[in-house]
Amino acid sequence: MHNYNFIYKKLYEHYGPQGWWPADTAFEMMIGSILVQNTNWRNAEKAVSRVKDYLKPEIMDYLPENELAERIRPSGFFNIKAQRVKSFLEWFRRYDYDVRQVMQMDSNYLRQELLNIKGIGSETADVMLLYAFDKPIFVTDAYARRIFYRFGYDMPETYDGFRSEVEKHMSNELNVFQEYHALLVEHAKQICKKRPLCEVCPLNTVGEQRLN
DNA sequence: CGCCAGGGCCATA
DNA sequence: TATGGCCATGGC
Repeated sequence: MHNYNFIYKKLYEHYGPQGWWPADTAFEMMIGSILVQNTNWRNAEKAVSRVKDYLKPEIMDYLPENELAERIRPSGFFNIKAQRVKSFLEWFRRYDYDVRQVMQMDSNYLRQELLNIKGIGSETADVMLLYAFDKPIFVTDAYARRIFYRFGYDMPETYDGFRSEVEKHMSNELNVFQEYHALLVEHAKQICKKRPLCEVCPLNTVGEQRLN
């Protein structure tokens, strides 16, 4: 009763490779992950494009918070997000803004480091780990929960419990986890519009047991 | 016009 | 631990 691999394959066959995260550098990816919080990607992307001249940590660190906020306005919550970007930079500075240095850290330790930054919660931390620091982990966001729940999975209550449960049954491949999260997000957009059951849903053959 | 999107913090009970 | 309010833009 844990064919997470099977669901992955069905989604992949149907939607194809998603190519997440769309960013030129790891730093850009991490900025994007903060700007996209509770916001659609179009708005976040627009905000990222408005700080294109500042997409190096040592440069953005010198940009005053109020100017940063003004630039990222399209992403919404711009004052709070400017603040969050600043606290992230403050942390990143302690590692010389060096992605490769940070990547050497143990996955769990690094995750805790990120969670200690004000404005970075479990989901933002996980996508950073997955797409910027190349850590093969499963992102257990609301979408993943919703989709698995629909298929009757008996899921652990806690965020970490669910995460390790899925990871236990998956091969530890970075690319697979990167695609899986993207595919679940893509699929979530589709199924919500097609209640109660979508006839072209690639997961229909899995056997949906619960709704909601 | 209202709704919500690739969240997270904080106050309250 | 678990809700509820708050932050705010742009597309539909």
